[in-house]
Amino acid sequence: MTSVLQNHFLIPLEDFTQNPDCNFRGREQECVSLIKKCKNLEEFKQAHAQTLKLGMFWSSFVASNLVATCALSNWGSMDYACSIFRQIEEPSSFAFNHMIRGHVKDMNLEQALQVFDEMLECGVVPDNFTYPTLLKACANLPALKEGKQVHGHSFKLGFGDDLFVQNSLINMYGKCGEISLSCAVFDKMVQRSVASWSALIAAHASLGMWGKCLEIFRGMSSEECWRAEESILVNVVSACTHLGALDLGRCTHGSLLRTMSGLNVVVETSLMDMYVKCGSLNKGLFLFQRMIEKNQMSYGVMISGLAMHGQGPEALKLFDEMLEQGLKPDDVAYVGVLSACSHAGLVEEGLKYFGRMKLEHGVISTVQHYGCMVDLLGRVGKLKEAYELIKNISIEPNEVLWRTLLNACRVHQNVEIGEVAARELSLLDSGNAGDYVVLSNLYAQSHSWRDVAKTRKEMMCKGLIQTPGFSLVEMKRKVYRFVSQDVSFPKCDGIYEMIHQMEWQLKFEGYSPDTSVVLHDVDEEEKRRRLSSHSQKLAIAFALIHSSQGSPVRIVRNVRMCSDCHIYTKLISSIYDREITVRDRNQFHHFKDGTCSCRDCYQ
DNA sequence: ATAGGGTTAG
Repeated sequence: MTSVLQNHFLIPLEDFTQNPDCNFRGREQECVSLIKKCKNLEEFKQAHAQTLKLGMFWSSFVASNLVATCALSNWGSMDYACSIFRQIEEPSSFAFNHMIRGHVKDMNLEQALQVFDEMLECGVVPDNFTYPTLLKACANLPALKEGKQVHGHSFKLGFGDDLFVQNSLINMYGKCGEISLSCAVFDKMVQRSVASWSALIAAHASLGMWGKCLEIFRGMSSEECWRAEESILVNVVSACTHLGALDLGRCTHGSLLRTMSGLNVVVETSLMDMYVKCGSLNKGLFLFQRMIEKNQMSYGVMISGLAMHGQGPEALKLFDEMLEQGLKPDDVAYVGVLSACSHAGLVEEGLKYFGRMKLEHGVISTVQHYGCMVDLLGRVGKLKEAYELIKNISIEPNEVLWRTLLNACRVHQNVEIGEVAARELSLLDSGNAGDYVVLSNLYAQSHSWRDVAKTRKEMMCKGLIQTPGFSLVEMKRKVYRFVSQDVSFPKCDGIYEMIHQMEWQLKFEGYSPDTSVVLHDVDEEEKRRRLSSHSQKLAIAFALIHSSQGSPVRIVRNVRMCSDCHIYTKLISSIYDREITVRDRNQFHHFKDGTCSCRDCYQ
């Protein structure tokens, strides 16, 4: 028996073909709105059946919309969409575009590219909607070669000036690691949107080009279209964290508070991390305590933050609290816990946590965890135990582990194990000049001058140069970068005079430069000259000149400071009555009244 | 004739 509905709607197909005006478009529209109303796959199947019953399925407009809805809805299915798509005799670019989008949504990126190939084979001309999605597929693969081809293709078809295409290109090149091409596209744009800036900033952030991030953000702020967006500001906060730019970080915090009605966990955690890593532990703690929703990551950030600032026992207390809250610690939280133990010299606790890690929380030990353990044992002089640990490790030991052991051997003057570590390092052929420096210092301390000479010679023969160390200092919301021996910066006016004055005063405090840390084959005077232009000293001189009396000085470094800079900074903090905070690769040094919070375990 | 680009924490 035929239903009322069918009698009412069913129109013979020939009517449509013979008389396109018999309200055919209207019926197509009705079908499409029926399709778009579907809330789940069940309803969608009914709608699909309806179009078949009504004879409307053979309208490619209707079928394309079935494909579109099924491909893009979260309840949809690409298999289903595909089976409909295959029944369309001459699919339009609209249908192809949605097949591509559907595959990209499901992260079947290669299939997305295949559909594009098919589109070209069928002679369907891509339009301005095709390229953004296609470029997203290239970006997420990532596939630079294909991306470039798509770029060229879109250009040939006249979409070189399309805003959406260009924004997708910035993203694609960024994800493929070709940041200069991202910039090239961006620079050529006549008109830009927030998405253009967002893509460019995110691209630089993902590559760790933090200084550039801030530069671009500044450029954005002076544009008319500028709008503070949460995602952009979080990247800016992250840049501030890495650069140690506390003042700019504070400003960005202000922008967030002004723009957003409330801050979510992600934003709050990034802010917390910024304060902690820029040296303001208390502000970070304050934010943490007031957070309504804390998750695994917020705890992880705070635990490693406390560890970095030398507050081991507090870090462990927080870890216990995390467990009480029913949160599962992950590998990063454990790195924080273990480094807290090592900074505080809590050997027994460290071993206990290391054992619990896998047993209780199923966290697989990574090289970082082993690194903490080697450091923990090495710091208290348990060098043999540390060496055994590396030997019996289940994963391939990397250079960081051997380097940590070598350092510990230098501190505790164990030549025997130190030589083993150095040999392993040279086998790994990392080409790190610092390793030779540490080994030669170890020999120097035990007065094995022939070995010192041999080590230095080996280093020279390999043509190794020490990683250029730099120090960052923020002044009036700008970050200045100092490299050792560098005189080329514009703001260097007065720095050398200041250095001279500082050294004069240091002499009265009994300071004499420790030229043994300079391993270049130059005379004593040249060594002293080089020592006095270490980047940290330049940065301190700059900060003392450009900030008011008594205000704290904050410095961020890429590598550890040398022992001469450490003692120098201690004395400067007392002579000039300044608190000086230096962040290196793994910890903070709070210099105050001639002492340092690291208890001189800086190596 | 329908639609689209960027996007966040250690």
